[in-house]
Amino acid sequence: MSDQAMSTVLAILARHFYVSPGRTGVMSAAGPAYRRIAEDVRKRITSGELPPGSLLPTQQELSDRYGVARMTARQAIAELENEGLVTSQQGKGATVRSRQSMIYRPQAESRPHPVSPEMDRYFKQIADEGRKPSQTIEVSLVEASADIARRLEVEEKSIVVARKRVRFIDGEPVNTNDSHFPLDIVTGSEIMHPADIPRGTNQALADLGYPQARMIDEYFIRMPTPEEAKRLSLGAGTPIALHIVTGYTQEGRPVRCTTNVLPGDRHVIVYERTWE
Amino acid sequence: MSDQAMSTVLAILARHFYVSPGRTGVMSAAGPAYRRIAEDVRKRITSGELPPGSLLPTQQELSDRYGVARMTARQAIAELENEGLVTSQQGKGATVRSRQSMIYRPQAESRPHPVSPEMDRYFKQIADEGRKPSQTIEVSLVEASADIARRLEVEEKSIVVARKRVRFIDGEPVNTNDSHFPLDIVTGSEIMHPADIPRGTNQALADLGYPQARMIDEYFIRMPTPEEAKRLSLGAGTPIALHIVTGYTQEGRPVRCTTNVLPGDRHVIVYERTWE
DNA sequence: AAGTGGTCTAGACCACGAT
DNA sequence: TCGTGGTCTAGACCACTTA
Repeated sequence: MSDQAMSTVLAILARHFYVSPGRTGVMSAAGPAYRRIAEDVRKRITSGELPPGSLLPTQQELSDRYGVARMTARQAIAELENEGLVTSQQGKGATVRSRQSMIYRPQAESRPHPVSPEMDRYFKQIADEGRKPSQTIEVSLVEASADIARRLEVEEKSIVVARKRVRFIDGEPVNTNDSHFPLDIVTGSEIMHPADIPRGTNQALADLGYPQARMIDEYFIRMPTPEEAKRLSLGAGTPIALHIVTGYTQEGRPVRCTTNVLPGDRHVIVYERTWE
Repeated sequence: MSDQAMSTVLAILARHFYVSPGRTGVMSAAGPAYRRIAEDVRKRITSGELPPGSLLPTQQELSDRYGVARMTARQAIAELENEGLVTSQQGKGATVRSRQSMIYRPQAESRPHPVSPEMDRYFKQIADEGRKPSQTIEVSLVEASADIARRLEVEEKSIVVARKRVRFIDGEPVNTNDSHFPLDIVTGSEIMHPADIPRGTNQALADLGYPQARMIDEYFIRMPTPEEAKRLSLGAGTPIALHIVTGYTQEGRPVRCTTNVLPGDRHVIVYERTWE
């Protein structure tokens, strides 16, 4: 029997039984080899044996250890990557991902400070300590996409003002914030200048005679498009929340539609509700 | 030169140039082959040429078409799967995923009906038409996990009441809803019976003398654990939102902590805000 | 230079779905 | 039965990081 044929036979056996010739670990019984290897490593991560930041076994070590080809060991690591548990880098190895999230609080626009003592405590538990925020701003005239047009109640492909921001903390991109306004109400105003507006665009909009009385928040949870991944330097296995805010005047006219892209590994979204 | 060596040479060339011997398509220039193939197919999907539900080219077709090994074509499809764009099934092929979402409205607990005309319109645009909801309920005494214990302000591993539900629409699992209560306040009450409480557990809690005055909503966006994926029949490339609600009495005592798992491909989360 | 992960191949067999 | 995707191998070369 040739080596090739022999190893094929062994592979078939390994798919149904797990024999451990002098190896120390115990592998779960069911499923393909790569999945069982992934499960083993996953357990070592969630149990804390492999803490965030630590190096995983190399692909070579795993393939020796479990008696599989490197490609199979690689597939196990890939599964963990797609779950967002680990990241790997050429030349370095795979490391357990650590996630520290900033608090994303949409209500901060209308409630600068937490209302209830519970919320206050929450903020003390998770504080942004000494991290330096920065942002880029870019203003342009664009054709309204179908999503924007429907929410602003304008014709698709009509011209609207887009004010696009990327927010950074300590130089790392954290999220994007793209606001869209009907052309007629912001033309010539400061909103069209690509500079920070310290009092906020909502206040600027109010000063123009369009105060927002109501808002609708929508959240879509999905994987990023390649463009979004690039803009935010997202690794594989990082989902995002697409947060769309539509602001209406008291009369019911939509005057603002903002789309925020929030990488899941960098945010926790928080709302506070009081019973009415 | 052996066939093996020859194809290795061709592979190296293909990595740097794209030559199309009698083929019709145009491939993008940069990156590894599998990524360029994925990009081509992705464009055909987003452009509408491959509508939701339609079959993708088979792995064999792609490998012929682009002159790569089937494993490489396979990797391209895998990339699209991890983006949540397609699903593939053994024996059938890969199909473009279609996503229709139900509206998830946390505020429905306190605001059964939309407050503003804008919201009303929103609901008319996306209505659940003739879909049949059902659920399973399971009540048990469990040790509080660290996450639950912290929010309910009890000792970790102390005993709490867990009321676990899986909600279905037309027989398909849609989301899970696991409520946790301090043992002492619900012992012997109807909350411990695994049956539906038509007026809601919040009202039942109020009737026990613990009306909730405030709530904190938290959302974590991540890929599902294998257990969550199994419980909700999630395919690869489907992220989830973990929605945690903590309810407090007027005095500030936490009396309820609910964790909801919301698959991203089945929900859009909606809030309504009015300016104060 | 050595070691790591990234990509790719040619070929094999299995599991599943349609015919 | 046939065609599909799913898994796996043994080996190759590239790209990157570290020493």
